[in-house]
Amino acid sequence: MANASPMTIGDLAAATDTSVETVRWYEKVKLLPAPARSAGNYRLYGREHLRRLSFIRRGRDLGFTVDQIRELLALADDRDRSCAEVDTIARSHLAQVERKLSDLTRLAQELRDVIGQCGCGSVADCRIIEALSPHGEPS
Amino acid sequence: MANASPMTIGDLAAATDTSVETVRWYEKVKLLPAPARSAGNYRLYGREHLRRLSFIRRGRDLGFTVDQIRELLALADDRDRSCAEVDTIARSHLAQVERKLSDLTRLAQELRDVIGQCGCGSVADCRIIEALSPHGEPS
DNA sequence: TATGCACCCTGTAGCAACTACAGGGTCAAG
DNA sequence: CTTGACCCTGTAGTTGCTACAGGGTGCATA
Repeated sequence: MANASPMTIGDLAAATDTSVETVRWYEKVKLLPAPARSAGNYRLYGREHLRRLSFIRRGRDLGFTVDQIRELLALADDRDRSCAEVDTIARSHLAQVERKLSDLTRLAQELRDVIGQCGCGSVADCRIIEALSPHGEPS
Repeated sequence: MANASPMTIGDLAAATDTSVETVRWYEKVKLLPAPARSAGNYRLYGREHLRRLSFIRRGRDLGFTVDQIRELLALADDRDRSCAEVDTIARSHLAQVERKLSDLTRLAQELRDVIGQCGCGSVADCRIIEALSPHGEPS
């Protein structure tokens, strides 16, 4: 723990598996506070920035939108507040994910059906094209 | 079948469950050919446009990208060609869908785990926030 | 000391696939 | 002849970045 650490943007990016451009973009959209600057105008980050960016990245990995993460960060900063709002955000996100999951499941099955019918003859009697065409209409 | 039909853009949009703006956008990106115009400069569509737009919408519903649909349309127009290319596009799309499906399945489970731990006390000991935070670090 | 190279800066444009105006014109009904 | 629903073009916004262009900085090496 000898890490007194002003990190450059490249260090921070590497530490969080983020691209430098993305870090700058998080600053622009105010997910990440603007850090101090060096004499040569380089951004200098500390442990708190690292913590916050890690939070953001983990949230993104879990599929939260940037707006949801903004809310979560605001809630996390207000430690006396009830956790219920956090729970609400997470649950509504889960509901969305589950909706998308069931859509994709149906979709995959439809695709498998369509593909299964392909005898790979000529396009003229391709079942896939036919399945995409308005139902039953020829040429 | 008394439908000799020049449709307006609104009719076409309604018939395919598409927004008028989207129809115009498909024209701009050359998925849909520019139709004839009325005296008052209104777009006039016929049965072929309806057929093509239905194809496009069905493809989009099945999650094909606009580029993939463009390819599929080109293949469908060339009826002597082998159906193998169509099959390839569909299979690679299915593979993508299945990849996304497994990602989302994992994601949903992680979210359920995180949410399950929430006792809904104060944020200070919120498990959800903790799960998002860099591992094990307090405040 | 020069010079190369990796890194940093700002700002803008692009991606997918639309959506949402603003600021007009057209057309049929009443 | 006016109202209202529709249509036109063109541009900007959405999400979450990514990819430059055209510079400046900082450190090591010759």
